[in-house]
Amino acid sequence: MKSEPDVYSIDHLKKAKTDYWDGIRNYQARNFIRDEMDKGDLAFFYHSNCEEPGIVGIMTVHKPAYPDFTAFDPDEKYFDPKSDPENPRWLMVDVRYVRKLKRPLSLKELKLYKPLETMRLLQRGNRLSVMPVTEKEWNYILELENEVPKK
DNA sequence: GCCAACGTTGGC
DNA sequence: GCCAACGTTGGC
Repeated sequence: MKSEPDVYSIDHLKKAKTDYWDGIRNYQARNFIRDEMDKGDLAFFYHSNCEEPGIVGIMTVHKPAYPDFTAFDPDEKYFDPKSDPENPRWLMVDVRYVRKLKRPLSLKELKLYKPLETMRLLQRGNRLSVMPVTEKEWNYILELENEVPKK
């Protein structure tokens, strides 16, 4: 799950412990959280659109998909008048902080590993803010944490 | 700040 | 339903 650290970083979540993940305004991303996420599932926290984009931490789904109430509030950045409270268009999940990675795994580094080249995150033109990670990819990434950064 | 790659909008 | 114009994302 991607977030711009200037807006909401892993440290924000660490402090909050549990928080709602709002602002998903893309149907494909919404469908992922609606159809693929259950309570207890693990997710990577990814810093996007920043100096060093990459995976920085781990969190868990604390509450499965429910209506993104920020879509109903005209004062909110992600207000969407087309999302009817009676039939909400956008959803959010609650996430809980688990831990930071022992070292951040930059996008640049992730691209160097063959077993990760099929990762959705690394596909060209990918702009989704939420996307699935396979078990293989997940485990591989967790091992990278303990290794000396590949240059 | 640039721009490629998308997604969305709206006229037809 | 097509598609041009426009807006957004996000790496660089």
